[in-house]
Amino acid sequence: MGRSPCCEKVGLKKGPWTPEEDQKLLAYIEEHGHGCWRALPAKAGLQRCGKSCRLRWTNYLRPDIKRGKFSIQEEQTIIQLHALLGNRWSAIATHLPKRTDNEIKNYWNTHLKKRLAKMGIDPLTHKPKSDALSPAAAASDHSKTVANLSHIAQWESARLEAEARLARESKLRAVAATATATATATAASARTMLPLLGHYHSFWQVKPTGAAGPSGSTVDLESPTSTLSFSENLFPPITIFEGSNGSGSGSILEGEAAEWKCLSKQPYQMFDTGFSRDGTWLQEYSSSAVTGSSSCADLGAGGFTYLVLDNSDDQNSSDGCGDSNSANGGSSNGEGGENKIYWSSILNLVNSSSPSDCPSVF
DNA sequence: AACGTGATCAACCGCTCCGCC
DNA sequence: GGGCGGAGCGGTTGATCACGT
Repeated sequence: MGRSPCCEKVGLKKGPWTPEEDQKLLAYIEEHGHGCWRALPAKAGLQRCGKSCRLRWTNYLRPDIKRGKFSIQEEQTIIQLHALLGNRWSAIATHLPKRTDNEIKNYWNTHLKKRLAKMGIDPLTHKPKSDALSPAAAASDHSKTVANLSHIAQWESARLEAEARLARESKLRAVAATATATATATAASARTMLPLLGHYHSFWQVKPTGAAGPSGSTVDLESPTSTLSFSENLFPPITIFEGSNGSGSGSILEGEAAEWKCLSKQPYQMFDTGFSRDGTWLQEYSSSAVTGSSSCADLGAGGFTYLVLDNSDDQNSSDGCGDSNSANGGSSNGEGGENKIYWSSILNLVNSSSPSDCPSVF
């Protein structure tokens, strides 16, 4: 026996809303509030079911809805929160002001999920797909898996802890937004984000899809315990990877077909994320990372993992994002318009002061 | 111009949760 | 405690558009 439909009444209109219907709904809610959704359509003179009205209001007509393209910061937040919360769109939406869960869900399904998949990251687990590794890397997959398994409980603890924080602390949104949107995150905010970001910490220590590193490369998944022991080790050593296309220049940080170098020799400046789409900021990052000349004073006390997702959506362009990067000569200098930077990981270090912090990836 | 294909997103469907009686 | 109804959530659909052939 099937469930009875939400609208028993036949003859109720379905499908796209007309401007007239929108106007009726808007006018009624502005004057009376929505009250009981089920009773609203009749009162508002709409041939719709209450559910449809509620959906139309929450997803479209509400005055505090921001429409249009998602910003880089919003993308970052979605990805990071998705790593934490999974497909709990409404929970994610609470941390993205003026965005609806439906919009976030759609954006994830149509943009971000594909982007992650293209990078060799499982959108469900936010971990690299094992089948995307090179044979040599795949050979070490077992040990990595074992290593991963040994830490799953810890990761889950971190995840649950962070989730509890999310539930308890509405202010996290501001913290997360600050942490991801600016380069001036405080140590406290970084600490708040660590359980989540540690998840990506795990990822960034794994050779990415199509990486051109030496065969036999192994990945030393260091214990994430440090991310949990905040009191003793507030900012655990984190490994920085710089991705390039192998040309030694250009410094494309991109998930696919990139050669990755460990750069975690010393603290690096956390760069402002207000970068232009021509990739200028990344050049700056690269330069500083290689020379180690960045101003560590800018670090403050903070150190946290930072993921930057390029906002470019020119996937069809000849030099667009994704797998075309490996063949574009490494030019990320923005010449020719859209950049080619797709993903990067900027890991801001405090405690890591020795090259030995680098795992034996290469 | 016609057609096919893929992307996008508003809207729907069915389920769960929760409060009330 | 159990039934009921409303609200909310997440998965999915389908209309529309853009683009390529």
